[in-house]
Amino acid sequence: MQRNAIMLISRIHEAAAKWISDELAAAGLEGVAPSHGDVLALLFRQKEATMHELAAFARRTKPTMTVLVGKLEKMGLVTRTQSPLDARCQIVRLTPEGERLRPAFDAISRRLASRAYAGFSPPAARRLEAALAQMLSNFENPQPERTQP
Amino acid sequence: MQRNAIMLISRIHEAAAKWISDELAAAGLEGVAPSHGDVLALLFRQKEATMHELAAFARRTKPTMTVLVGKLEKMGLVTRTQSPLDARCQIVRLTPEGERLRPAFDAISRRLASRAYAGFSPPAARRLEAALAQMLSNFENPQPERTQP
DNA sequence: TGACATTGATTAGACATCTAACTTATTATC
DNA sequence: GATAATAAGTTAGATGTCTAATCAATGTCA
Repeated sequence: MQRNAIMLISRIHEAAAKWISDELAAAGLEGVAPSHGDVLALLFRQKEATMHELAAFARRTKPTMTVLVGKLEKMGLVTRTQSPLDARCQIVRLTPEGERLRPAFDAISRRLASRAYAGFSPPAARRLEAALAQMLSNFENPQPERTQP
Repeated sequence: MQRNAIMLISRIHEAAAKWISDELAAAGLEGVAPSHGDVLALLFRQKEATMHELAAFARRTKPTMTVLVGKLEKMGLVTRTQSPLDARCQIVRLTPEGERLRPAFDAISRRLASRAYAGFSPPAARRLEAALAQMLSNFENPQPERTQP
């Protein structure tokens, strides 16, 4: 039984997060963290979202999302308005300034993939992803699953 | 070009960290985070260490290590004494209470590996680790490296 | 030897994140 | 329809983490 994968995963996670932060700063978004990027990513995709949806998408708690959206609002990238249908819900939308970031985000996303998969053939990339999916399910579902050949 | 690996890695990292925290709490170490575990892991291995060594081993900054060791000291698991050879260095050692945790730590470490690698054959585990090592080096060294077949 | 740089560690201040508790609005139940 | 349960969001307080600045001890070199 090997035992290095979790350490490698932890280091890749940290290296990737730092790389993303640096790229965001280079795109003029200093102080924007990857979690903020997740918020914007959902809004690029579907125009508006509630705090609850954003929290689920970014896999963060609601209090965390309150802080994150508050910061993006202060930066002028999103607005927060009460839903007319359900007065409990806050609807978050991109401002025109926020919308303007889309190309930069897409570019960072492409460069991230290109950096991460450098040196991987397509089959090797698929094998890696299948193995990672298996490992994730090992943590999320108690029972072990199918064996990899 | 695929693009899921970073997301999977991020989720595995978080799931593993939560699993470790829960296991530490179940072992009677509530409030002990994985980083504290890294500190103890080095002390199980080499009896004493400076703040600088601990920070390098846990890949955390020195101010962070000041906080982490401060907490472990407050919990009675380690002591901090000034080095007689170099008055700048703080020498961190396990207390007998800290030493007593070793078996529980070893057990958690074994169970972590067993959980992570459930369903992996030894060759599949090796392939995964090789691929992760490649991806990590993609982030740590600018140039792409060897291609995986 | 003495000025300067380097190194180990801490302090200060900031931020993302969490849990617990709370507020307000909607839904369900009797 | 009134009361209880649920849901969305925020506030409060704590923690791990970082960078920048600082302090104290050691090393370097003219």
